[in-house]
Amino acid sequence: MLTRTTLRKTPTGEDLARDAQFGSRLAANPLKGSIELMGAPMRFARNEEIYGESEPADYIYKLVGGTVRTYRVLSDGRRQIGAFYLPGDMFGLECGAEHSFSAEAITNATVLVIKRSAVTALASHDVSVAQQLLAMTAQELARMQVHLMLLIKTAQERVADFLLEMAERADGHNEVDLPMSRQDIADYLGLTIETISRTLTQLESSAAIALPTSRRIVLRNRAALRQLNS
Amino acid sequence: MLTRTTLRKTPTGEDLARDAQFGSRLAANPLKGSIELMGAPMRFARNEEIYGESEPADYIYKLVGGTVRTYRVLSDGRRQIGAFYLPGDMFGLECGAEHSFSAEAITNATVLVIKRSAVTALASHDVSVAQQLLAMTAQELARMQVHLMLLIKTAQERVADFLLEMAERADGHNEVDLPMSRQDIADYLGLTIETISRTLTQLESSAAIALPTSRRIVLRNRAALRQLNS
DNA sequence: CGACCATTTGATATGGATCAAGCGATGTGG
DNA sequence: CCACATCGCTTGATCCATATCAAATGGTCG
Repeated sequence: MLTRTTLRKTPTGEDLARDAQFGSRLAANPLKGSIELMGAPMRFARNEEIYGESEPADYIYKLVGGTVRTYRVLSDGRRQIGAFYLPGDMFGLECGAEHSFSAEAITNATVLVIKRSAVTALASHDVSVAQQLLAMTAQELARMQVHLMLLIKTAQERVADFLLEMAERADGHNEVDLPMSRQDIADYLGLTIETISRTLTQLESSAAIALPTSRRIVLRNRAALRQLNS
Repeated sequence: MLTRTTLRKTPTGEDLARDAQFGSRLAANPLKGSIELMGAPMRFARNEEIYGESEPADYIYKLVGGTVRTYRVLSDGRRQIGAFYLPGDMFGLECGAEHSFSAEAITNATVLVIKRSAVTALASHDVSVAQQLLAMTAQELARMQVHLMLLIKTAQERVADFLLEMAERADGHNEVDLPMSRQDIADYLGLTIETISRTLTQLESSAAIALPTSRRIVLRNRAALRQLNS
């Protein structure tokens, strides 16, 4: 299905300019001081694997630019996307000793790669680092809980929820540029691409959204969308 | 739907004998030393609320005897059960400042109630406590991930998974006594009671399980059940 | 321009929900 | 101790939301 390229170990120089727009988000993150200074920046191409499910979880990651998905596949190929990560987000916490999900770049992405052992060592000295680590894991848990609630809703509710969430995270405005494909959305929401597509056109017909292009979504009536989320 | 009784503040003396069988599980838990010594034992009757979604999360809980469910309801009444807890499990970690789920006793239950502030205070001195707190949260996260994967499977797969999980946790043998109703199972698996019931009878017909009574399940063919879990 | 890939749209199929009885166990009051 | 109400579970009949199968459209890149 998906093309898997091999892992590039060294940062390359391309589209740094495009990523620069996200720099401002860095300041907002809790682990701003010590931890991220330890990170080596690394670049991943579109659809490139960042880590694989069941690889040892030796690193944690902070996304600087681009978009990342984590996912898990059942033996028969069904894929569940666990989360989408945007610049400023940390990921790779979702694990014990091994990663339980895989991570891939959805767009070209720049990531700070941080040695887990270094963080835990730091945490054992610095209480605030330990607290931040806990807070991040708890936040991940909270995200998961919301996701769980999504999966018992109807298709309309899931899609509406998804659009509102993305608009929220992509910084509040009414126009969202989705970095991910319909297939990604479908695998996140537990639906099929056809259902995603149909639901979006329904929402467009009911004037809740507009679709200037397939990836660009304008929220025309947030209240209507919210009403769908029981 | 469910009867909500008021919260009993003081431990009562009944069925302590019945709970005693679970005592052996205590030793296996990571937070065995300092933390649980701080806990005040408390008893809850069947269907009694332990805490409510959106109450301040001032306590964490360790189940000593009985069974507990955590859940969340959508405005229209759909309920999603987040987890079942058995003796030895900790719960109430699934939160920021407020609980994001509610918790109720499924059977009469005995719970150690531990002040969160005390734990975090302890964690700031004792690194190992902080680590255990993180580990428990991470485990909760892992449980959630497995649950998420469940919800994209077919009814048969969900039910089979559930039975295997319960058998595993209720200490490995082939005969399981389910403490929860069909409705609880349904709301955990994102199905209806009718589908749960039908699926169980299917599994019985195919000789994968036996149903001596509706709450007692015998795993006759674990391999067959596992095969259903892609 | 032509090939390819993502998306949309249409027609049909189906798994699980919903609606509706029936049944068996448990408990309660007479 | 029995009649009867209640509750949890099972079973049957039908419906419907979403999946599946199939084709058309549109956008992108060489």
